Order: sequence, then structure tokens, then C-alpha cells
Amino acid sequence: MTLQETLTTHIKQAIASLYGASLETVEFQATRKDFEGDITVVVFPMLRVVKGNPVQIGESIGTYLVEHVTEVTRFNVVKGFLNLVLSDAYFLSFFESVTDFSSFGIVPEGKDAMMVEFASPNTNKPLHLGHIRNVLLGYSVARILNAAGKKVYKTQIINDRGIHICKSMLAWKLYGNGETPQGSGLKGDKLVGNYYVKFDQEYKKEVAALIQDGKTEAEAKAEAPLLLEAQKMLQQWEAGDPETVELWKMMNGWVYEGFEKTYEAIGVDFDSYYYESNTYLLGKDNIMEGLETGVFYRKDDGSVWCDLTEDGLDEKIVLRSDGTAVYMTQDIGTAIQRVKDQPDINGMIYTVGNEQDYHFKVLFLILKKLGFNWADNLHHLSYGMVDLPSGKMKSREGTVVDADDLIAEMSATARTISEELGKIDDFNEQEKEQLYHTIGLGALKYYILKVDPKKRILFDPAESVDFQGNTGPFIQYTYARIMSILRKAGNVEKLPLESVALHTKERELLKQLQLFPETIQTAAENYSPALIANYTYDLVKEFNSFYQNVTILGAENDSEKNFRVRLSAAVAAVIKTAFGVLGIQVPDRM
RNA sequence: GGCCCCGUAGUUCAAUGGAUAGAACAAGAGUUUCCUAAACUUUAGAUGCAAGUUCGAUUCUUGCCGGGGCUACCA
Repeated sequence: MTLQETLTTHIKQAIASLYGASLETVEFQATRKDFEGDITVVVFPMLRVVKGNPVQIGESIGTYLVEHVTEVTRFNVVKGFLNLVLSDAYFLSFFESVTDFSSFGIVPEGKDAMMVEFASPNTNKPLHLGHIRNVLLGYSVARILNAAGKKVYKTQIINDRGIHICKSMLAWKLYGNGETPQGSGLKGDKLVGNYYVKFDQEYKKEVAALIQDGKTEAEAKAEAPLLLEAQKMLQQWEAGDPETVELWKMMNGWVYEGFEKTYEAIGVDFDSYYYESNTYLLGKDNIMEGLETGVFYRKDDGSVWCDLTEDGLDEKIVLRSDGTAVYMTQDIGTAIQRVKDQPDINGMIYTVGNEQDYHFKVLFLILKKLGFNWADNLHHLSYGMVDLPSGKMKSREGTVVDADDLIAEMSATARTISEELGKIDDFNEQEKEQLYHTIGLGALKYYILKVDPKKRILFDPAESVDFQGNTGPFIQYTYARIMSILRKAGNVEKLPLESVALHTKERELLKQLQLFPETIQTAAENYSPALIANYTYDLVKEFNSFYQNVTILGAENDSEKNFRVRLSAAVAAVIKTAFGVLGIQVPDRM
């Protein structure tokens, strides 16, 4: 039984015996720093069943608890807040009860499985800052769910077909002179992306020329020879024309090699891949079944729709009049296919930008209407756009922040700062590179993950990311400093804690540590890496305050020293776990 | 027009309906004979506007004002 449960039981008894009333629930919160106490009982809600002055009620409950609960040593009441002071023994026994802080808060993986989709790139251009936010969110949510006991499959759907892919293929064919990644030394995705930009440039020239000749803008855009040729290429691809398919395979292959390098640099991986070229015909059968059961209906022109007006949404088309699929058709089919492929999953998370909020609302509703029991466990992990000071990122115009460039820049910043500090001069070049990468990436990941996903991020590459204050490197630094203490402390055997009297700072640290398992659970329920990030920062602040105010290695006696070293080790272990679920590494030295 | 999201210090972010709205950066003032100063301590500074619900509202409701998005037989 947790302390909260114990307290709840006793408070209910107190209310029953003192006032003859019965309480449903008791509300707790952490005591604010300005007041004495560790845990606070909010009296106000009790006024519904107990008539009286909140302060008096608080006083009488407090008196009762001190008498009946050994962990409560004293109390004070401010307005309607009953602040309880807990005994040292309570905190120390919590500390003793955790045998291994490196797995503290982690729930062992159970059978309940989820699939998390993220990344979802197009194969006509490299990954950019927007993808980074997507990938970091998706990956850390996958890890958080896993830490909370779920089995998790990480997947992505790759948009590897369509007119936009044909555009870069066509441009390469016309202007490429057989350029290859091997020959040019360019990363495959970069090379292909260049031709996508090239297509747009040439296309714009053609459009301008046509307008010169007297066409309207709309006509010019529709009739430009390059576009017509790209459309023809798409038809050839769909018809299975060997030459086109061959070109498509080759260029996509280059892109995948490039993507893999980027994923490796970011430090993420996937368990499965879905390709749109395989899934774009899926879903039609499911539509036909839904037509029979009355979930969908057919209009006179032959198109098939789903009427969602009763649910406050519009009518949605799910099959064109010519019988071909739309985006929605595919997503319905893909979702169903995934459950077939991986029958143990009972829910999916889609990491996709918030411009598709409506699409997923509709998708989930349709799947529910189709009667799938897992449709209740679908979640759109929706996130805001990443904007630049110059405005929106547009890949066709080349105004994007490239993922690889950004990571390299972050490492370079880490290098500059580290070299100035000169703390790792004894590292060899390879070790240094590794460390700069860890720090630079840590800065980037933390910067993005600490923000509520719903909010837009304004990212200024020029100012780059800070390394001071509430940042990844600050937390990594604290970890490295603790590791240094532990190296100096040597092997520490556990001494009994009975003689230890808790310092205020030690109390605060223990309280913060205690919150970790709950934080993981809440983060998993809310799909929120930001909660973990902010928790970790609070823990680190607490540790730094402890570190500055208390001597660890030079403590007055052996048992104090022993306790402080073990406490530091516990903090380090929790930082490592917390950052682990965010997908951020921590260095032993920096 | 309809629907959705966001508006908190100069800036970037916090705050299960709870106490005097927390941090960080930038600005000012301090702290290193001592375990890594990428640190710590400290001063000043904010809920877009107006109503409502409540013992209590940054949080919930409504209206307005600002920013963004969706509203394709595109994906």
C-alpha cells in the first residue's frame, strides 16, 4: 500500500468518526516550497460532505493523522491546505526499498502491444527539420510506452509513388547525365532532392514562357510540357513499364540509403516498413464490405461516401466514381492490413502533423463504424509545424533546414564550446567526435521534446540551440559530474541508514526521485515526452542545489558519505533512464 | 463562411480547477584555496480583451481580438 492510500484510508476514517460523513476521494498535491511539509491534503473538496470551517477540519484531520499514522510527524494548516510533514524514516525506507535504480520506474514489457508510426517521408527529397520533430516525437513516445509496459512496434509508411516522385525521376533523366551517388559523392537522398528542385525550376521557366505566349496562368501550369511528361511517367509506372520501374527502383534505392544514414545519425530505428507502392490499392475490399453493411453508400455517379454528419463532421468520399482509391481508402486498408500482419497489436499511434487533424478524426471514426475492436485505441499524435524566422519551409524552393546539416551544425557548436572549456583534452579524436555528437544531438532532441507537441515551434538556426539552462547538455553535464563523483568514491558498500538524519536538500531529492514511476505512467497515458523532459530538469535542478550546498565525499561521517554517494548514484541512474526513454544519450564525461 | 489548434515576463518554455502563476535565456548584483563554474545564489519583469460557472479560473463555457491550419473525386 502506498502512503497516499494509507492516508486516504485514515482520512476517511477521521471524517467518519469526527463528522459522521463519508468521503469519496481525497485530493493530494505536493507541498509548495514556501510552506513546511511534504505532502498536502486539500480540504476544500470535503466541504461538500462536511459542513464547517476548512481550517478547523484540516486541524482535526491533521491531529488524527499524527496519532494514527507513524509516517506523519507533524502538520500545519494554511487556509484549506493541510500540509503534512513526513518522517525521515519514511523517505529512507523508500530509498532502501528500491533495489536497483537503473530499472526504477520501468514496467516490464507485457503482452499488450501497440504500433507507433512515425517519419513517413516522401522519396523525392531529403529529411528536414519537420521530419526531425516527427521522428523524435514518435520514437520517444514508442520508448515511453515500452517503459510503461507495452510491447511496441515502430513502423513507418513511405510515400514512394506518385507524381512528385516522377518529377525528380524525370528531371534526372533529362538533366542528370547519369549522375549517381557513388560517382558524385552526394548522399543519395540529397542527389534525388536536387533533381526535384531542378524540375520545379525548369517547370517554372516553361510556365513563364507559356504565359508570355498569351496563356492564362492556370492554363500554363496545366499544359507545361514537363508536367505532361511527368504525368505520362506516372501512367507508365502504374502500367508497369519496365524502364520506368527500373529507374524508380534505382532512385528510391539511393534515397533509402540516404535515409538510413540520417536515421542512424539521429539514433532511431524501425521494426517494419510499409510502402505506399504496395498499399495504395488496399482498402477497396474493405469499402465494398462496408457498403454491404451500410456504413457507406453509393451516389448516382458511382462514387462511394461515408456520411458523418451525425457525428458533427461532413460527408467523406472513400472511393472515386471511376472506382479508384483516395488517400482515405488507403489508410483504411493499411490500418486493417497492419492488424493482420501483427495480430497482437491493439491500437496504433500515428505521428503526423496537425494539418491532418481532420483526416485522422474521420479515419478513426470510419474504422470504428466498420466495427473493429481496436479502433478505440487509435491516437493521432498531432504536432505543430516547425517555422523558421524567414517563414514556412518549402522544399521545392529549397528553404528548408536539412536534417543532416542541422545535426552537423549542432555537433560543431558542441565542439567549439567543449574546446573552450578544455575538460576532455585527453580524449582521442574519435572519442571527441562521439562526444560532440552526443551533446549536439542531445541539445537538439531536448529542445524539441520539451515543448508541448501541439504548439508550433519557431526554430532559429542562426541562434542554434543553447547549451545552458533548461537544455539537454545541462542535464548531460550534471550526469557526467555525478559519474565523476562516483569514480572518485570508488566501490561503495551499503551501510545501514538508521543513523542518517536527512538534510533538507536530501529530502527534496528523494521526493523528486519518488515521482519518477508516476511520471512515466502519466507520460505514457498522454503520449507526452515533454512531461519526462520537465521532470528530468527538475530532478537535475534539485541535484545541483544539493551538490552546491552539501559536501558529498567529505561528509561528516561514513554513513552520511555512504548515503550521499548512493543517493547521487540513484539520481544518475534515473537521469539515464529518463533520457533513455526520450532517446537521448548521456556521456560519462564531458 | 464552417470546423480545429495556439495566445503566459523582452525571448523560449512550465503550471491533474488550488496557496503568493514556476524555470531558463537576455539585463543587473554576487559565489570558485573544496567532489567538473556547461554550475550555484540573488534583483527586476507576464496570464490578449470582456463576461459567466466556482469557495477558488492560466486551466472549464460564451463572445470578441490576434496567429496558424483544415474545409479536393491530391497524397
